[in-house]
Amino acid sequence: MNRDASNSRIPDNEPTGNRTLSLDFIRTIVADDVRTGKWGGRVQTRFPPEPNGYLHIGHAKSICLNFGIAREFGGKCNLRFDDTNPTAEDQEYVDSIQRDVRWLGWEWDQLLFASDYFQQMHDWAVELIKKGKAYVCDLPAEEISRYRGTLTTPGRESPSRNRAIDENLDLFDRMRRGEFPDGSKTLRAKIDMTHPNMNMRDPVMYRILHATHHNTGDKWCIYPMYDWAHGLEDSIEAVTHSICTLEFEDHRPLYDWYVDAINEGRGADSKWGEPIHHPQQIEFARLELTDTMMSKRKLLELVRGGDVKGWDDPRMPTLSGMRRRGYTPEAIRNFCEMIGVAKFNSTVDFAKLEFCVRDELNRIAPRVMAVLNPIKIVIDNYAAGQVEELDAVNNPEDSSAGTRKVPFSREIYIEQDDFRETPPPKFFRLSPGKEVRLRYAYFITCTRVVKDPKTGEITELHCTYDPATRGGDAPDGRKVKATLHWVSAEKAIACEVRLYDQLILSDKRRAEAIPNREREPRDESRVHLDAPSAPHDWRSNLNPRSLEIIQQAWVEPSIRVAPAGSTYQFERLGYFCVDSDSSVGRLVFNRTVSLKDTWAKVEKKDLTFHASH
RNA sequence: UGGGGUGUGGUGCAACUGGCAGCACGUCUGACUCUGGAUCAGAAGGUUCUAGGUUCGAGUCCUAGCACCCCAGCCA
Repeated sequence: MNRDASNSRIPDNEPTGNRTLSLDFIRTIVADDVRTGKWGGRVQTRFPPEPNGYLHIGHAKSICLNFGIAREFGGKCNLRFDDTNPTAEDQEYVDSIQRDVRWLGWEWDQLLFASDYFQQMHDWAVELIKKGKAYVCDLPAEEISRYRGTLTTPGRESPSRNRAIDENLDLFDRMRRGEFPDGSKTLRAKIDMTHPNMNMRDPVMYRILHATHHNTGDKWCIYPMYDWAHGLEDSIEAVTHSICTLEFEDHRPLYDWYVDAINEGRGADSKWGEPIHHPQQIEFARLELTDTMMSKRKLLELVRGGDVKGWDDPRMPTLSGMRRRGYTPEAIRNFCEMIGVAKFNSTVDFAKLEFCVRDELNRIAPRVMAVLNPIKIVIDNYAAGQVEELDAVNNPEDSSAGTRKVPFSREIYIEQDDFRETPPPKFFRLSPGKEVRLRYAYFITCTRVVKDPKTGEITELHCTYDPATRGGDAPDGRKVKATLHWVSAEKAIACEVRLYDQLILSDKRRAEAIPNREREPRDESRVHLDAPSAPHDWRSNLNPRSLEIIQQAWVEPSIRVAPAGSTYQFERLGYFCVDSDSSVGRLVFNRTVSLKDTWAKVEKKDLTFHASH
């Protein structure tokens, strides 16, 4: 376990090192506390996931916040599993969460489990009972709910509320020992059934759950509720800043109440002992992304329902999905820094995440040529059987990446999109009679189009090449408007390529996809994909075309043995990484993100222009 | 109708204790280019939720509204 002061393997100057000019509101609080010596200058944070699902990009924001703050202020950050509900949790998630936090680039100070504190929490609960601040309630769930009242009407006190302390002690002990069935009794805090804050209306502290826990096994059959447990966990760990999301804002009074209740009567000569540490809870707005659904419950539904292949399906917004998709930890960390931290409930444009991914991959990804939708070209004046090995630059952004050889031959493939028999305006790729450059190879001119006599479909193109342009430059100085990527038809290797689109489509995107569809009158710029809805409602927004598989694409032979996870730029197409489904003779690529495509934009604009005129 | 929050270009965030509203993404131009990528240069885009008030001066302070989000699990 890493006990260093350092909380990550991330170099100090990146990505948060230059955040000096304006701190977000949380870092401002932390900085003030450090400056005034509130906790003796100590900073202790924690990332507290419940192991009931895989981590997603929203968690990344919280992870980078908590670990980042610890690192920036010379503090420490723990990974603590908030594992208080055995019915939802699983060891698989405990493992995946650790993997994903590390992958993101962080290292925790301590690895902790809330379940390790169950005995301490139990003892404190007994203390509250003895102080008359907690009682065993006989009401069943529906009755508790009814007694709670509503948002606008006060609740009523439980008939069990004024039980004698000794009876409460006895009952709670028998709850613990397993004398009562699930749901038959609860331990509740005695606060105020008329409190305007619903959380303060005698909240449940413990429920009976005869369930096996992934960490404690069958040792316990009572489990603490979040509100009771969370502040105590923070207190035990001496957390200084307990950072959580906005929905816990009105739980804060309860968070404070519990710690204060334990501390009541504590002091130097008290039989209860010294006061316990009281951390400060601070809330920030969780991440929302356009066209992305980040509800753990719904993601679980997708996994269980077979809509995706698993938690690490490259379409999933999970960290494991993004990793498989080819997103890098640096890109995600950068993104998290870029979006900032505030209390406003906002939705970040997915394009921003893609920007960060491209930004990073552009720097590090080796370039390679691949043809996804091939059309064959026969170069009539190039000798059959001849093969030339041409020099290609591996990464124009990084001269140290060197060069490689790419084989050229009489028959090659180019992209279907790179040829138009009747080119539209501004199309300056290949068309009959036009000359273009084959990257790193030769200038070619299209001389003939061969079509299937029955279907009229283009089957191949015939071209001539100019031997003087070898390498890609004309000695006479003539220019071409376009440079096309290509692969040798005989030397290229076949591979599978998987193209992804958003799993869930907002109404806005749906409307774009179906132009004639009547637009919704409401503002569609912020569609809450995570909003509560009828069980099947959100599923109707599933994108049927979220995955497109190209069974036979072609890549240059230089990456025949590329290992799973390695990332390349397919020139002019995008960034692709080798999927774990790959086998020795069969490469499978995931498209991580496409390159920015100005032509596609122009073409689309022209199309919509003509369609509407 | 209770309580807790939040409102700044299309989007996400800034703006020290009042002093010319900035940055990034996106969009659009242009330059350059053996990736229609990258890079570079530039532009458009704001009634700082609204209305009053204080002030020489208000995104910032005061008052009153409006809108949106969260809360009635023995989930977290």
